Amino acid sequence: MRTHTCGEIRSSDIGKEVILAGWARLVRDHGGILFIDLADRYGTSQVVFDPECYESKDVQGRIQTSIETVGREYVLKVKGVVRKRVEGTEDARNPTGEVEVLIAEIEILNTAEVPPFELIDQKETLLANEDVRMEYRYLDLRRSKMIANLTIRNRIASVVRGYLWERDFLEIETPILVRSTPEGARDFLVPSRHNPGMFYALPQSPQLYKQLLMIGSADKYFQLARCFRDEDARADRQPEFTQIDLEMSFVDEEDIISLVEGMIVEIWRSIRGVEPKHPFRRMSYHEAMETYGTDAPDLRYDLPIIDVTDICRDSEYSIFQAIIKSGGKVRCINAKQIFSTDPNVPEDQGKFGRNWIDRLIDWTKDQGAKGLTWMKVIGNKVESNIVKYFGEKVQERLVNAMEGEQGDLLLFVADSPNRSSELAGRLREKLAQEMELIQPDRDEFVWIVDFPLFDIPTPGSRPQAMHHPFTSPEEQTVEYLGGDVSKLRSRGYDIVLNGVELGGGSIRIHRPEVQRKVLNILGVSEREAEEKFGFLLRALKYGAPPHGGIAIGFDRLVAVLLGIDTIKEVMSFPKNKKFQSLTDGSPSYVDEKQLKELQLLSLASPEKED
RNA sequence: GCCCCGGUAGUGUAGUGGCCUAUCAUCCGGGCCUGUCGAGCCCGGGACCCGGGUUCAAAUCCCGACCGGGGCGCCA
Repeated sequence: MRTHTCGEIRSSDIGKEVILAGWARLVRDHGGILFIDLADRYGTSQVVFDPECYESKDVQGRIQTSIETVGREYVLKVKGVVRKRVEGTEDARNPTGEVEVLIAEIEILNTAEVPPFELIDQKETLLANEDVRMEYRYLDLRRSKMIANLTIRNRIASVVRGYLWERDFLEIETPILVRSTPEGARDFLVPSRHNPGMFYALPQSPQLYKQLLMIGSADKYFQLARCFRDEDARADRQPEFTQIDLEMSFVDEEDIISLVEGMIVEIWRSIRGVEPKHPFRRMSYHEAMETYGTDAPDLRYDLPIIDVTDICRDSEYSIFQAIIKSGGKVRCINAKQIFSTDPNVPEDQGKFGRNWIDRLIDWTKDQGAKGLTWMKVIGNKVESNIVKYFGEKVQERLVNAMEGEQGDLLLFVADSPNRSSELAGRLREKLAQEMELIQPDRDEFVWIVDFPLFDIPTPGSRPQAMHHPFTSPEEQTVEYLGGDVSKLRSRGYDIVLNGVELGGGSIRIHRPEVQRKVLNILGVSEREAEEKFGFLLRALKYGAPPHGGIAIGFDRLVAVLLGIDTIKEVMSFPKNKKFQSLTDGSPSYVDEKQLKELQLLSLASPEKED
């Protein structure tokens, strides 16, 4: 039907007769001469109706008549000769901008209703809100940015596949209708018609299947796997999403880490054209939590969190005293050079004056902090409303510990050890935004390692798997399986980029007796273990090889690579906050007949009950 | 479950009690215009989410639905 796409024609095509097809994106009618930007996925070409260039009035009239009916987003087929644009009217921003096609024949392949919002890139300031865009997602996708996002997503997928295939990985599909297991997120359930009252779950990840594949000698498996989790959405969380899921046999942590690092470097090289610095940094979970207050630290800026509990113990500040006595910690961040050191500038002036501090205190309380204490550094002393409770020595020690200089602002959060760390971490992130410390063109990768095997929220409470129940404990700590389980460390690893957890994995348990013990510690009874995980425990008995792997959030990877903070922009048909698709109106009520077949009739839609 | 923000022409917005018969842009319709490319110019068209309340008076204040977004919890 066409000889070229709309993004293809160049100066080298001048003189050729071409046929283009696409959407009429922008019509510019000058009364005589008339231009149409014809657009498709590949680009935009200018086609021109130039009344002086036709042999007969007949031909000219015929073309003019059809062109006059063309509206926005009409689907056109245009035949004509490529010609050089008039000197000085080239469009350098467009790869096709040196040439245009003189319309010799035009056919309207389809008309179009006026679109409900603007599709032209330059009009993005009037871009419709997300709900309108989702209702007409097919139109939204026509915007060059959106189709470009999906194109890059495809290229990344292609790099991933190429990289892994080159290394002997097998892409293997695992079932979508799977067994519901009690761990982890809430499952989406699918009723079974043949087995009334029974349900499948949609997989939260192919975890157990890829382990079975290792036992089945697959050796190197991967899949761009669709995963489903029925937990509340966020900007970077959707009910269904895609993971680069992979698993290898006869490997240790270093094998997986170097494989994934190589893959990421190759993705960056082929999409961005630059290699990130590697090998990536490594950081223990402990250091991440202590210094950055999160297991996914953003290392594009510094702002370390420092534990000043011991110094504050010697103050008379009763708020700190009470928290320290009950086992809590005081953590401090130094906002470097935040206020003016000029004594002539009043303290309520400038962006970071008292008003700003007050708003920051409010924000911290909104985050669940009991409060926020601040001190300005003046010389080797500090200044604020509460310094009177801090003796001169204590002040000096604080300034030293925080490397305080004139113009610095010290911010203190006091709470339980975990809570104070988490709050300080959020404060650190907030400060970086407010102080504009984040360099957007920087990428800071880091592997977080040395996780505890279990999360024990408060001493004595039931341990929970930090990663998942199939993560192997570190050999040196295995002895604690029967004792102090808080001392167990895991063979897990997370890959973090700019404060975003891209993925995580581990070396798995391949010995059935270790798996049983871990399930036992998690409070899964022998009977329950047999019932829910029996198939895995049995499989482990039949010569399971040592194995491990990782899952990387594909949507997040694509988004972060494009510098976008919501994964909806890199998915074709995402769902909204309530998990509805405004595109197709799902979920929906279904016919009584369907419910009857599934023996779910009591759940019939309210509308149909009357 | 909870918190925050928002809902004004098709779209994006302005509008903190009377000056609103509601701003601007885009859009749509009509006209002019022979080198534009977010074309330009002129004329015209089109809206206060719903239900209560306060008030002499509500787009504006209050309460409650409903809808959308962000976050907390949750997400092994």
